[in-house]
Amino acid sequence: MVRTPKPISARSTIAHVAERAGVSTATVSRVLNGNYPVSKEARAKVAQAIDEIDFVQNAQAKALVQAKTGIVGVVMADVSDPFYSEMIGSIQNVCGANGKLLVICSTQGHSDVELSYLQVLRSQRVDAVIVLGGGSDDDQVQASLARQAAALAREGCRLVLCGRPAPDAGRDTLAVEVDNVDAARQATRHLMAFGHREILFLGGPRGSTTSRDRLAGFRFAFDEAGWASEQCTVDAGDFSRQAGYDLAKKHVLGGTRFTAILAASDFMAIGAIRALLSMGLRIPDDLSLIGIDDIPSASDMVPRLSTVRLPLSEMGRLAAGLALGLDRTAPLRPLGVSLVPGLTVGPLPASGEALIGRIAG
Amino acid sequence: MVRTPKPISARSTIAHVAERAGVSTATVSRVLNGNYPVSKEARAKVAQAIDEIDFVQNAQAKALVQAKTGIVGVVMADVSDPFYSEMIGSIQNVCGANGKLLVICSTQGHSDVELSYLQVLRSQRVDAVIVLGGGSDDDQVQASLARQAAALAREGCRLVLCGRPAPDAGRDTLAVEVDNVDAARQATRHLMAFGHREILFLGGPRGSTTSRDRLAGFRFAFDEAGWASEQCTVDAGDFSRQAGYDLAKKHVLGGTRFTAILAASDFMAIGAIRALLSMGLRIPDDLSLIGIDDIPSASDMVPRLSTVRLPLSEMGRLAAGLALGLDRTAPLRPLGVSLVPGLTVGPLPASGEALIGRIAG
DNA sequence: CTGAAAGCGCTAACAA
DNA sequence: TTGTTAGCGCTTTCAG
Repeated sequence: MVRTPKPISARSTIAHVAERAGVSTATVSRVLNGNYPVSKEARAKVAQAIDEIDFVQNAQAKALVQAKTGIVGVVMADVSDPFYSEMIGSIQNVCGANGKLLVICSTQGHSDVELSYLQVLRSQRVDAVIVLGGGSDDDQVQASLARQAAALAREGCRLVLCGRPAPDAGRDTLAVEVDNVDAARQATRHLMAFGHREILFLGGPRGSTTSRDRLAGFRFAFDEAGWASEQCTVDAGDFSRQAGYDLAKKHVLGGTRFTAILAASDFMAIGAIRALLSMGLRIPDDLSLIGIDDIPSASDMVPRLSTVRLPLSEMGRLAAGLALGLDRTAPLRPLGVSLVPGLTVGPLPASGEALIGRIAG
Repeated sequence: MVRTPKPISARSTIAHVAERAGVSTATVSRVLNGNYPVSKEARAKVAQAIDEIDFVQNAQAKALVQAKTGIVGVVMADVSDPFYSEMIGSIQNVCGANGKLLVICSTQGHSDVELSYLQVLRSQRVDAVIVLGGGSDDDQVQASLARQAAALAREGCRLVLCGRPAPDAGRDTLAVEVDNVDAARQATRHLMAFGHREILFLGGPRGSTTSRDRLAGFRFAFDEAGWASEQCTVDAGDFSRQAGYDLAKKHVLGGTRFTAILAASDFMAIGAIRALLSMGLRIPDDLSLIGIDDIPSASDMVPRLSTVRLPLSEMGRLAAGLALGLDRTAPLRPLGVSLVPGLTVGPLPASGEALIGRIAG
């Protein structure tokens, strides 16, 4: 076989360094990894050679022989959504401090993309995979996910779910869960405490575990109060600002009967606020509103957005700890959430009436 | 040499697939890459074998022989800062659409960390590196950066700077620049148009190119107006909410004389707003305020934050296009910015006086 | 303490 | 169309 002879030029390889330093490649490798005894002189010669040709190791070759890459994969819907970027921020902190690199993959909420990214990360032989945020409720997707999880585990890659329930089957998967049910329950109770009973629920995408749990919490609060939640309107968005804006507008103009809104995400709440203000409504005088998540923007709002705080950074930190094997066991119970009162929830309007007709009429 | 014999068990390799399908590894490789003719039967047998053992290629081994990884590295200060996450969002979109993976590295604004990440990415043999945001002004850092850039180029890796001026020397580096000078100039002029002349400038970290350019734009606007900017107070933060909060508080309480604030980032503007409101000041009645960046939160603020829009998504998209080689040449001139008026800038207070003493007194 | 050499899993000539 | 085989750059026995 006549392959082109290796260019004597500026190739950056251990062999090149070895030649230059007058030692073997094994010695160079040992200097580089510092886990074997090497004489001072050899060390010095190698160091000099490395510096002269500005050598850096080929991580691929190293990973190939060591069967680990020092890379952690993160799969989530959208990096530019603070719900995720807050978690990613703390994950990056942990990973950076431990010399791990982070590969991020955005699915835009598509579970098929999520699945295919899992496969890509598998092929990259990442040391661990963290999946952020809610997942699909669909049985078939769950099954595919379980299959990927099993493959990952078989190949020695840790899988950590964060903000999504752990699958029933198997201990292949660690999970950092958060109490989405309680989050919505607390938000609802807060509205109820101010006398609200006709609440418009703006949910997340149908089929997502987070949406499901938050809606369940909403209904649960009604059950607890002994009231029927059926008379409340429930609609679905996609957790985005735009969805909040559109849905709020639609329901106000459509004459839906409600005195308060529970938005399943702060983003939707913020979008809704904008819609309501643009229609001349005052918050919380005319209408109360509460979100869930407590993203940083929530506290930038004036008046401060009432919401329920999810420990996003902590979730990320815990997930990263599990992924890196710093922590061995996942939290036994979902992480707790806490009400952040804010100023967007108030008593019923003086008239004591729902909004219906006020605008649309 | 007596190495442990390869475990016949569930190893996921091409050789394993080949054996199972009764073909050679070369054939499997050809099926996988689809760039060489393979008979229908062979293809089918291989496909089945792959499916049976749930095989995925080892990207490391592939990268080793092909000398490219399909990975793009991104270096920036902080993922959870929307200034960056907006850009990353659009970079991820381009990369995802082109089958590239994204490795993200957070420097927290430390240029030494930036340098070392560059080295790490070099060792990962990433296909391209994108550096987001302003860089250090320091000559020594610049020199090290140039050296890394040269090494990267030598190794066939594209380096793209985004939001930072291209280094004078060499065409090793592509850059997507944005007109930071004009951004601050426009913001300043907007304040001036409302009669403000005593402006508190809250800058970014000293030694960053972005800080430098924005301050230059501020001074330039004064020069244009034929006024002396020296009488204005200039302070430095780190672009964060907290810095904005702290600085605003400090200067109000310290009795600094000003009728308006120009914050070098929306984050600082938002932090400043919070501080001002907490001290009972009204915006823009008592004090005007403008930011720079137009991050999404700016339009969530009520009243809407006056700011200058940087085309963050477009910057990311362009940078990604260059990094992937979709575009060949960088924009000739810095990308333009545009004033977004908002409602946080108003005329001078009725008294026509600067704030001094109103609070502190 | 050091060097020689056997692979890690894959691709790409080359030969068949 | 297919198989054989030589590496890609590195680590790691094993034998000095």
